[in-house]
Amino acid sequence: MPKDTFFKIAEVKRERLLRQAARMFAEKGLNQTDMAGLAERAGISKGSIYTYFDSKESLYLYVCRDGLERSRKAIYGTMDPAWDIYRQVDHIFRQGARFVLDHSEYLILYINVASAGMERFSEQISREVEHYTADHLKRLLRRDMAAGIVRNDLDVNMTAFMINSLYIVFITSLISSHFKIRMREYLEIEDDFDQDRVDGVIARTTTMIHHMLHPAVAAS
Amino acid sequence: MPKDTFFKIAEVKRERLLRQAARMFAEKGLNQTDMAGLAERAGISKGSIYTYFDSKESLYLYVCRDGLERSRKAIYGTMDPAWDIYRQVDHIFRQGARFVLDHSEYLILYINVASAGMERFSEQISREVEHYTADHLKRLLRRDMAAGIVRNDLDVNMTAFMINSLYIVFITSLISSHFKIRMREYLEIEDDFDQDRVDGVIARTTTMIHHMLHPAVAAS
Amino acid sequence: MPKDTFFKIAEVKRERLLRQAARMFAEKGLNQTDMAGLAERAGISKGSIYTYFDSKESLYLYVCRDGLERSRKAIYGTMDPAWDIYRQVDHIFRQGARFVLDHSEYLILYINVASAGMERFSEQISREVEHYTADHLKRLLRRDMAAGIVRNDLDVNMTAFMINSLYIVFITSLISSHFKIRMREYLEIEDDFDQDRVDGVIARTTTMIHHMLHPAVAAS
Amino acid sequence: MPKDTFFKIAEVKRERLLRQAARMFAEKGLNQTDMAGLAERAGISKGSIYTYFDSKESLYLYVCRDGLERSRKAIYGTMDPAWDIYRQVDHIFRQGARFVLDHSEYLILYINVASAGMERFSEQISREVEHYTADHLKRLLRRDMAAGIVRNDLDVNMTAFMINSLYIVFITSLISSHFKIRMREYLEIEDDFDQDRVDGVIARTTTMIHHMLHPAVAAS
DNA sequence: TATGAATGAGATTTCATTCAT
DNA sequence: TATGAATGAAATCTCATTCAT
Repeated sequence: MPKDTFFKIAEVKRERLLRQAARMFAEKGLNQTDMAGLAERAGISKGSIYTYFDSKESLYLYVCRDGLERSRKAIYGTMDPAWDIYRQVDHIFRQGARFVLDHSEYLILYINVASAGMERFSEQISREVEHYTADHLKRLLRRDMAAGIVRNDLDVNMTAFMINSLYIVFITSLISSHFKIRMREYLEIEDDFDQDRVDGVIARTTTMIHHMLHPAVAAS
Repeated sequence: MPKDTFFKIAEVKRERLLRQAARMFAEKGLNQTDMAGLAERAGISKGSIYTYFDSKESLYLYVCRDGLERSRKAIYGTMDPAWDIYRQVDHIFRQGARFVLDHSEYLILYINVASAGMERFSEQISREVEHYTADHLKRLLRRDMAAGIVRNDLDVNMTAFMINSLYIVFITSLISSHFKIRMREYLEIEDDFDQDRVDGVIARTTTMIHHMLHPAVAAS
Repeated sequence: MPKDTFFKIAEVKRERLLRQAARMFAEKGLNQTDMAGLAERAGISKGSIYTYFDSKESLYLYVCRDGLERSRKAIYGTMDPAWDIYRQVDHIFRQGARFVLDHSEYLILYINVASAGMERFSEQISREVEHYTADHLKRLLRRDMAAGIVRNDLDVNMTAFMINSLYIVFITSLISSHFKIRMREYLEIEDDFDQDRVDGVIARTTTMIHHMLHPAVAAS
Repeated sequence: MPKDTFFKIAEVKRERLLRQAARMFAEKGLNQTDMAGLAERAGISKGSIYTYFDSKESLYLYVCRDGLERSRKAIYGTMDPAWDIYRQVDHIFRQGARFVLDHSEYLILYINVASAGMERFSEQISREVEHYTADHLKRLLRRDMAAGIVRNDLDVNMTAFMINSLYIVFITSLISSHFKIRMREYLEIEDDFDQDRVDGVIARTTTMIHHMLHPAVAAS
């Protein structure tokens, strides 16, 4: 969606624009982000942005796609496909949390696309984003069912849906103002979330997932 | 947060304004909703809204609070406190789904408050909203642990958090453009979501929750 | 300019409205004074004001006229017509200063009528106000010229004009934000204006006037 | 107080905006001047004004300051510092009258700043404006006292204050609706003020000032 | 290719005045 | 006579986008 010129400029410039755009869009939302302010923060002129992108929305769309691509790489790029589902899920939660704490802007963008008035973006982005993850989880479930380490009476689609739901709410709780408050209310946390707490929540969550999926859960 | 005047006008007028405001805010979001348009849809003048509320934001805040109150009543007002946790959770999912399908606007508002640039609202709303549900679920878990129908090795807070997480993603999937697409992708649904499918997903979910919580789940 | 009803209401109510109106108009100016706020400060309803006056402007005009009448009474009502011009001028300065320090609102209204966009008021008020004072000063000058205590080579009109000019700038300096700053700059005053300083300025001014007018000024 | 952009545009455009702004502000006052109307009269778009100034008030403040600067140049720029105080005062009155008759808008702005609700402007403008004139008059008085052409028993500050007071009332009488009426009432003028009359009033005034200040005025 | 001045539609909010009760 | 809810015109300011340089 960017114009050709965007890929001809110096990489640092390109990266700076993308990063600042992601940050501003995440901080203020699409409508409240003004192109003049963005240009200034990116150290270029308003006019230049329009030589790279057709419109603010076009830039927004690209920034979202780019962010989703980055987060996918951060999580799936470091994962060994040979691991069993439990280890992979654990990895997803851990790497996801790490990525989100480093680059909250991308997750915020993802959440915003689920907001009112954003239908035109979700139509373009949502399916391609979710398909990758959905597909991956489903394959994994089937593979490990066959391997006998996942109960074979589970509804694969539904299970994948639930695992990913827990994942989304969990990482969202690390950054969205509302969901952060919500998590604190549930988990009765007063002070800031430190690494230990995050690890604890992840461990508890993956344990529960293990418990749901494993054929011979019994005691634990 | 409304001015006194608001409670002195005819109830139908008050209700019409609240309903139309909820719908417009849900449809377009806070920023894209214009007061002139809202006034017209509510059948009153722009000026009148300002005799009821100090500002657009003040109206937005009240509409959100009011919507959360309505949804709470719809769900918890029809629930027998004597029911065991499984039946109550099932009731929450079913009544929640029903409410959301009838009044999607209120859930959309809830999601929007989690968006970028909405921190000033989440600060005012989130805790009070989440506290009620969190508290309810935790009490229930403790009561039924004591009653021996919930495993007593569970982390109460964490478990409540996960149940509610599944609930939120589920009802959000019924209405948010993005999450609807996501659910279809996971559950491989092509056509519109009908009542049967919704019931099916609820059944599957509550079964899984039962499985997670019940002491003697063992094999199945 | 008020309607008949205005003179049928209780005097305290009438006075309260006039006083609060004078204060608000003086404090904020005509345009920035809002009828709702005024009604509240006067302890009556907006609607009531419109049963007494046709419009905001009509009220403004009456308040100005009323204030000018009050200031005239305060100054000229306590003056013995038999006094010579020097004593009368001294009296005017002293009583003027006293009145203005007690009721700055009325002088502020007078100054505001000289502002941009106030032509429609000055047309109705200015002549009648200035005529009284001008006439009085001119008569006095002529009388005391005949009595031999004012130089008879003076231009009566011009002299009256100058005496009144000095008076206006002086009392305005006691209350207008700008003219107060101006007086401090000229007289090099750092701290607040106390009664002694005011008296000193008056003495200096009337002495100079005496010097200008008296036939045998010479040394003093 | 303008933004940098304002000084980068063509001078004719800049001057046109300043002139029209001064005229509109003088004609209608700050509040009644609308930015759309001003933009139209200045031949530019509303938006452009906001690329030059942060706000209407910021523009107003600059227009006032600019006007005061222009009037200072018109009066003091053409004055020989070697002249004695009487000639300088005469020059000030004559050049002041000329400037004011050519550019009444600037004096009207000056008067308006002394109005109710304009405190925030007088705080910023008044001292710097009055200081220059006050300082000049005081120096002159001291110099010519030493030279023996001004009585040395005069209170310098007070005398400067009175000379400037007469000056302000005089030029204000040439343009403010109210003060024009007042001057006519005092000087009994029916028809329009022509150049001869203005000259006459100036001559009379400066004569009287000479009379007040000169050591050996005695009889006349 | 880069710039930033110019545009003008559009949004929120205010407030004098009316009028049914 | 008193009230205060209702009105809607009007005003300031924002900002995505264009285009001459």
